[in-house]
Amino acid sequence: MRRAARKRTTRQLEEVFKALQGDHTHPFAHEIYRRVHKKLRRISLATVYRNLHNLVEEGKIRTLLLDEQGARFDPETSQHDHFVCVRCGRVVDLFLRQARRIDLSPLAKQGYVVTTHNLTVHGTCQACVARRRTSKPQRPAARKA
Amino acid sequence: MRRAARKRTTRQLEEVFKALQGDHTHPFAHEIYRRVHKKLRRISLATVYRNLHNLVEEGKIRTLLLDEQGARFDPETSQHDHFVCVRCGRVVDLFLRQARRIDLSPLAKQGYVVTTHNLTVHGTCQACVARRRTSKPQRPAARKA
DNA sequence: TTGCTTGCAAATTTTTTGCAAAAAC
DNA sequence: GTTTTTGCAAAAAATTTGCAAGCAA
Repeated sequence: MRRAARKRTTRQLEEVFKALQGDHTHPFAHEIYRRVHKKLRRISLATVYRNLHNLVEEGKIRTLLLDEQGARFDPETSQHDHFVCVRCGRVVDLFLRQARRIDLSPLAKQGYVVTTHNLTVHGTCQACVARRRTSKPQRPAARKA
Repeated sequence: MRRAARKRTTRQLEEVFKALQGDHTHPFAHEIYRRVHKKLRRISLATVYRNLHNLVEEGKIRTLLLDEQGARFDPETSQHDHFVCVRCGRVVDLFLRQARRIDLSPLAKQGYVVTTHNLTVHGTCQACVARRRTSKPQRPAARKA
């Protein structure tokens, strides 16, 4: 069943949105809840989820499904890709520009209507490469695509 | 904690693997369970999950995280991309070849070690475009990346 | 026999939902 | 004042885990 469009602006919605502004860490819902909860002590996790979905539907933020850790949220709505460190879990925005050319017109010719596409790169980030020999993974290694 | 490497071959493992061979539908774990369960009536879903993970670790199959429906499994381990129909949920293998050029050397220069990358295209498949005006979505529309 | 793997059931984790009360307009 | 949104608690859905018993080597 389709979620009805949001009709009112609430303090909860505003704080959820603000919690993501300028953020480049691609947090999970519970982290966003943690941040908003500092401002609005009575807010519930359910409300955070509902408002995250509202914002996604309005195109103000994006949902990222990058690994088995669950959904992350991204205030950056322009076209860009992501790097996920399989060791520490960090997600970095990638702006590959000329290094990336994906021509989806072959799909259009076959009758597909393309709405979005996304590229995710998995590997080890600089920091984790540096400490590779000495320490253990910071999180369960992703068993991945 | 790291999962210990598999050491024995069981009927359950073999059937899970066989259930995926030649399959292009990218099934979820419960569908694989359903198939294997026809052969091995006593197998449990937990065993299917454990063996799917074993096969992924051995590189015999791949896990696909394409949308919020959860993990799918793919016996095709060669480099390829995926199209996900947001209307019916169908997943199609894409072999974009020349239409796709992704140069990840800029990442290497920045110190990242890249292990894998994947491209997912979302949109509407031919069949769903055809019935677009008349029918409703076959599944909840993905609120997506 | 030895010890890895299974089946079962319970536990986890993440996200969603029903409903009365509170807030927005 | 009316309708939407919230908070809470419970439900759902997907996946994982403990453990005794079963099976592979």
